[in-house]
Amino acid sequence: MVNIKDVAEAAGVSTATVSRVLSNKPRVRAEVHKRVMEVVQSLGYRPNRAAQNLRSNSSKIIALIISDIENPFFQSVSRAVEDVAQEQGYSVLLCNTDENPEKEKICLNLLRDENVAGVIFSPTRQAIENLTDSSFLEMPMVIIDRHVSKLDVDNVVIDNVKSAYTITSHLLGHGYKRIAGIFGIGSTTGHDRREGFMRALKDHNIPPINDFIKYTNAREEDGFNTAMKLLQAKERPNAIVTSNSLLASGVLLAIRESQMAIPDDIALASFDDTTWAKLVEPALTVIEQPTYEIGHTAAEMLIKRIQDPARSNREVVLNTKLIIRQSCGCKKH
Amino acid sequence: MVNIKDVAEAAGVSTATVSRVLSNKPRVRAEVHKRVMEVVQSLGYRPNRAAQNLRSNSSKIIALIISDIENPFFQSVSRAVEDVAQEQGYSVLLCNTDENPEKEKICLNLLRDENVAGVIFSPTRQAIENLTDSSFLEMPMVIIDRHVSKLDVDNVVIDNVKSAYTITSHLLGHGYKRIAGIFGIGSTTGHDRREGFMRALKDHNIPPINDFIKYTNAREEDGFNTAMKLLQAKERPNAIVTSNSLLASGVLLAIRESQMAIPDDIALASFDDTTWAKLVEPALTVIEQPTYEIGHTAAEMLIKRIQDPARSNREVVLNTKLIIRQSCGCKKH
DNA sequence: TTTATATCTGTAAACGTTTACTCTTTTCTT
DNA sequence: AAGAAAAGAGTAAACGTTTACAGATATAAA
Repeated sequence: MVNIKDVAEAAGVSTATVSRVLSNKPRVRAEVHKRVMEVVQSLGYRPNRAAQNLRSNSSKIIALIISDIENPFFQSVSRAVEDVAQEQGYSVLLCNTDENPEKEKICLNLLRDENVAGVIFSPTRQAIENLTDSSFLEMPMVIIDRHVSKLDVDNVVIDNVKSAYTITSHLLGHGYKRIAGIFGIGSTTGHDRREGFMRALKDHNIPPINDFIKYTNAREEDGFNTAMKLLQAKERPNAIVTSNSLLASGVLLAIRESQMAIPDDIALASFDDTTWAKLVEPALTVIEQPTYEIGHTAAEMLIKRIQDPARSNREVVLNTKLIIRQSCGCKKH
Repeated sequence: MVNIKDVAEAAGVSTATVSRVLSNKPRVRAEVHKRVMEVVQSLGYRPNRAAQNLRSNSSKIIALIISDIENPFFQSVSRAVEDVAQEQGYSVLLCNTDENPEKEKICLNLLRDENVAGVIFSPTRQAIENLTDSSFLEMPMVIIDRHVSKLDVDNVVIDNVKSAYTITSHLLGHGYKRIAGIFGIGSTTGHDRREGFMRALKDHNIPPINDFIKYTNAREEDGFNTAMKLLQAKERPNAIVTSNSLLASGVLLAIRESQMAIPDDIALASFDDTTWAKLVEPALTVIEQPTYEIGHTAAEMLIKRIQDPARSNREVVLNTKLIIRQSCGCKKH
């Protein structure tokens, strides 16, 4: 592999000059600049990243720590992050944590070892605590999806309370009174959505039914099991809100299994507009999160922070959108 | 940050010894080993990866090059790769190429710059050509999803011809004669699936209808457009096979838009068992690919190759499974 | 006891960059 | 035209590891 020394020799200059040319530093004659660039071209020189990283303590890698790449929410986010990164000459390192605080810690340590330029992170509540008294925050970081106003970090979120309020209210507007909510455990997100759910009930003067308000892992299986229990109860709910698409598909399966009709026997509405929300029948009424935009914004913010670590923190709250289809009881068109 | 020198001093040994202890080399007294490890612990020393990388020319990063992380097929694959990597102390670098040969090249170069330990790659046909006369193959590499028997690389695939033959035959078994196929362009996969499709027609003595055999980009939108054209033709097909889930959802949308009933007006079957295949009604008959297993196998093969570059190449062909639901015309249970 | 061998450990040179410092040359001021 | 300032380029040290080589000590063999 050709190195900077080879280039320097071939161009008849010192390695310092080559380095200056390559990093577009001033103080180098136009003629020399050109000559060096030509040699770089003809030799096909590409700088050794490890050496650069070692010397200057920073890589061109940004990390994305998410709980599960198989969650459609994060797919779109990661796609956006990738796009921005590629555009700006960064690569993306991926970490799944499965909402497991232990894994989160391992991951953060690893990223520090790798000297990543920055981190985009969707932490568990646990991790948010840990973050405070660790040195991880020395890495440029932007936190997505989860709310961390107390921490001194950049943050990209949606208004979960409001969104949950909106979708719950919509359901209540149809007259459902026995309404259940299934929320993801362990994240601030699930917590906030429950909050919005409760407020909507209150504002509509519907007394909440404790047995109908569930926390569970955010997986299809758990959605299914939780919903089955709900549906088998003597007094079952006539509407369900779920806090993400994995739960929703679980619930949907449970409803099918129970041979019930949506929305007549039971209405359903969920967070996240996945591919299939419009494909099932009746189509699913959802809160659409601007997933791509979340990733995009986060990546851009991160890169800005990398470039200017002293920059003051921002919290960006993006808007969600209620997409009304038929699972809530609305008619088509 | 504490470095190896600090550890050496604190333990009263040389850096060489510390290094030997940390990499579990022989030739170091048990007592010294213990002492060093204790110091490492108490100082919280973590080796600088950049320095290791520079010195020994290899990182603990494996790269995954795929065309699109939003394709459900790759989600599961990447999840598997991540799992294996994490287990073995590697991290995963992600690259989207959008089936764009230009991007593929940029990506490969970048990975070489980063000194990745190895690459898992799903290349376009174009890239397979380029691979031959480039030096990229010097990186440990395993190619997934796409068939590359001519190249001297590890390869994990399914039998696309056979799988397409199976699902097409199943459809033909229902008596559909006017059967259309929509295949992804640019990959060997789409090509092979078309091949299997054709063979099934031939073996069933059904003359292929040229206008019914389409290549297109593997995106929902293209699936929709292609299907719309197909459905608006005077003599429209009464069954469609699609070569992946993105195309399938596009086709499904087109069928809905055209107010046709599945399977009575038109049957549908596709590759890839996504979340929603079982959620739509009628549920979708599919060829299930062992996506997680593909990723898992690939990652394990890659790590083996990294550890032993001289190892002879293998081609692993994994089995697919026809999952019969109702979109093909079969009855439930 | 002497010599040969095996085991343990240290010294110092790499790996390929970037950059502080220095020296030389050019350009600007007056 | 002289001196000051700016621009251009080189020298060499540093970043934190690994490892070839050599030196030292312990063990075994004669």
